[in-house]
Amino acid sequence: MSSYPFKKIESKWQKLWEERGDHLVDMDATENKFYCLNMFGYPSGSQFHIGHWYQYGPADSYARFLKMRGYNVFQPQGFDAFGLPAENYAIKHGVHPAESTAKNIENMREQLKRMGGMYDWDHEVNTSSPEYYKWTQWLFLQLYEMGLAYQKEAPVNWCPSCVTVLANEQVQDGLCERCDSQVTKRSLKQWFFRITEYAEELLTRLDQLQWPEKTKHMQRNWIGKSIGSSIKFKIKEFDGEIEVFTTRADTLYGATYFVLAPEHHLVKIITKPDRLAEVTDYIEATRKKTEIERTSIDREKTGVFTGAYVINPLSGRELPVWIADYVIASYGTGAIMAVPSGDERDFEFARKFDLDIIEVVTPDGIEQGSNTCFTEYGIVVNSGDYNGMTSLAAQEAINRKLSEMGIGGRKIQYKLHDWLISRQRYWGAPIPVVHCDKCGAVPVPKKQLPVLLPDQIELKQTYGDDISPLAHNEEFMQVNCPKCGNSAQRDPDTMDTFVCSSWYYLRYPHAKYKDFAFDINRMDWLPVDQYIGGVEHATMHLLYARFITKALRDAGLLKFDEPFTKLFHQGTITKDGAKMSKSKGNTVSPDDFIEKYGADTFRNYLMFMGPYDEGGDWNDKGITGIHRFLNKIWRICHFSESPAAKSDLRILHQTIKMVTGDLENMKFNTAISRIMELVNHINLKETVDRQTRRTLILLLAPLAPHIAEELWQLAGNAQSVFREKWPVYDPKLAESEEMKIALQVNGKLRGELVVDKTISKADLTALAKQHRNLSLHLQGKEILREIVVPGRLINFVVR
RNA sequence: GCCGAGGUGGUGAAAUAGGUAGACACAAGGGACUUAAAAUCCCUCGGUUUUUUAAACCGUGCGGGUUCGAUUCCCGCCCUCGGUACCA
Repeated sequence: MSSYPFKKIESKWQKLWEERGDHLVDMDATENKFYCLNMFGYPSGSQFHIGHWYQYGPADSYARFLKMRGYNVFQPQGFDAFGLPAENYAIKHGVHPAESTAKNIENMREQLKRMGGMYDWDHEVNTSSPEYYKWTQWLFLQLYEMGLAYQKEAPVNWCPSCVTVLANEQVQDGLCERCDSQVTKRSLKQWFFRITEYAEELLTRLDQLQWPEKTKHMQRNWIGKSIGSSIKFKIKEFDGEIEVFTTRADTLYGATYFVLAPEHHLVKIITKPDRLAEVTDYIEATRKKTEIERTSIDREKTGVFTGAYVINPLSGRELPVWIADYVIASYGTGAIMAVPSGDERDFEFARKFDLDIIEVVTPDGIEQGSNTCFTEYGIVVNSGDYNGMTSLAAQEAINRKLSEMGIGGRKIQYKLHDWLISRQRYWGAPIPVVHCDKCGAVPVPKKQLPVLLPDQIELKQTYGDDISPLAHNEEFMQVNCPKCGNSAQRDPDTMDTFVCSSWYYLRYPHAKYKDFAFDINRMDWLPVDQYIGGVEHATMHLLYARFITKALRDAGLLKFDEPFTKLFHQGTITKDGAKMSKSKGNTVSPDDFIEKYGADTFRNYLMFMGPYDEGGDWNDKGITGIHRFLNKIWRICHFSESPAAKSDLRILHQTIKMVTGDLENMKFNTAISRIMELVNHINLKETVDRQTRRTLILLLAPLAPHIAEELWQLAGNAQSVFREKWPVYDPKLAESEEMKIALQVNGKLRGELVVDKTISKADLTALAKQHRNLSLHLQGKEILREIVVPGRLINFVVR
């Protein structure tokens, strides 16, 4: 295929843009500011894959479009450079993570330039640089001061392959989000961020965000608010009580037994001596299970009796206390009152272990017999004073009673857990805390930041005792306590990389600012106007960044509530309908195609394949269509000039209208097809008028920046096409004097008519009746109705 | 299981305040130009039928419904893809 000289053109303009500083943003001009942010990437050593191109290419086209529309667009790039892959690479190949990361960043930056991205590299951010992680550590201390960072011993998710703990959000289907290993539970003392403090605001503020509904929905579910009751049960023959959470206080009289999670702290205290061996065995067996085994839904229920009893506060009934792993330690209080007649799981358990079943809610107030399970709301029975009430009324009444008795009442419970941020790995920001025998955990004074990550480190897959690599670095670990001055130890863990990425959007506008994480006197660029990235971060990064924003707002440092005003998720590019993956061997290497067709063609094919939020299916042949299209543009821009006919202007202005609307909504696929129609029209004519050519180049510019710049220059323009104004369509010119009317009989198409736009309804009807084919269908029929849809169709209803 | 999104030609897809289904492109077939190829240009391209210069019937996952008219709205299914997973 012979082509326009794309290689020459693309390298020419990439060089020129950089030399002239075309992509550097005047940060003082904030009146038309538009902060357009792409989720930054992990610096990988390999070449850009399709996913990178698909995230960054169309997003860049959107940014360029906005720039031409008169916005001062700030589109920075940076690198989420801390993290496991570099460390694992170091273990395997002996290359220090700092070294491989620096090399990878270099590689990635080059590829982003080769794509033709309009990035302001003066604001690059690298989360692994001390200048950056100093402020990540500052963030930790800030949260610590606010009581939002705390340390606790808790059963946490442990990935044996990554040799580290994981946040709840990083466990998917019981597997490690990163390496797919089965996650187990371990009890460790770890640092947490108190994201639950913000659960309610994180939930309610979602309503105001211009985010995809799907994503908001996922966050809502993840936060998992449920309204119910807290109830304290006295333990029989023991000085103490156990609290439970339930959404069904109306079934309290139906509680016939009680279950604690195996990890519940009271289990070992209340278990009767004769049951202790069995209970201990069960706990041990549970601990050994993976998350997958524990949560598999069709597993038969197991459990053991502790020998202890609690007292139902309203009925006075004694309830045997069991432990069972169907109750999760980490939700609610880790204990439940079990109501077999109102809960499928309790019902199943009661059946298996022959526990009592008492019917307390019925559909209509009539008892069905005691061996059924009815989980819906209804009329309460067998419940003392509450008989005859609806479920809702009973809940309210019982809540009131529990409050009066001082043992419970209404309670709101969230599924969201506090964010576990400690990681037992080397390549991350050290947690700025010193552990002193005398003073306990002491935060490093902010003035002493950064706590530098030591260069000298021996990295191994395991250390036998499963602790952090840094713990083995004496020089790093040994420090004097900032409080008492005695010798103490540093915290050997580093922070989850999601902490680094939770605030990076704040750093970009002030990437080189030395005095603080960001310049609080120059915050006009924030928050982010448009954020673009994958949906896989819905309940991780996007939730964390929202939380950190709110915390910093409450610290008085930010004046806005949400980091990302608008959010867009690009879809996934598939191959033969399947997700691309190395293991399936169905990956497409962009490099071969860029070599053959150029970056402009490649970017445009990705945009043309389908809607940006849905992705598309890659086809090796399909890209030729786009390449032909760009070649055709190259050719028609060299056509001889001729004056524009009225019909030419109409098509031109219709194109402007459609393309503008499509790009506003990131509908790149239809925008391109509109331009194709214009191009096909010009191509047919074999001449082009000056205005059409000029406009065509402008419309093309955001989509195919290199070829557009070249054509713009060839057309005799001295300055960059991206300094030009986006064309505006003229409604009068876009309009046609004629219209095509569909002719129908009983809703079936029988012909069409081209008429003048000003035609009257009567004339149109008369004209339609003369139409040959239509008249045949009207023959011998009685016309009952004539439906005229202006500009569209006329439908005769006949009998 | 529950929640969400989606099922349209050989393929990627357009079009939904209900109004000519398949724009644009790929693939395929035929033709022009050429010694030949590439490139370019033109034509055909959802299915079936017929009296084939044209028309009729069917067709947007399946089955119903509302309507003059349904890819679009309503009800009931089936399938695919995401999210979630004993959440009390």
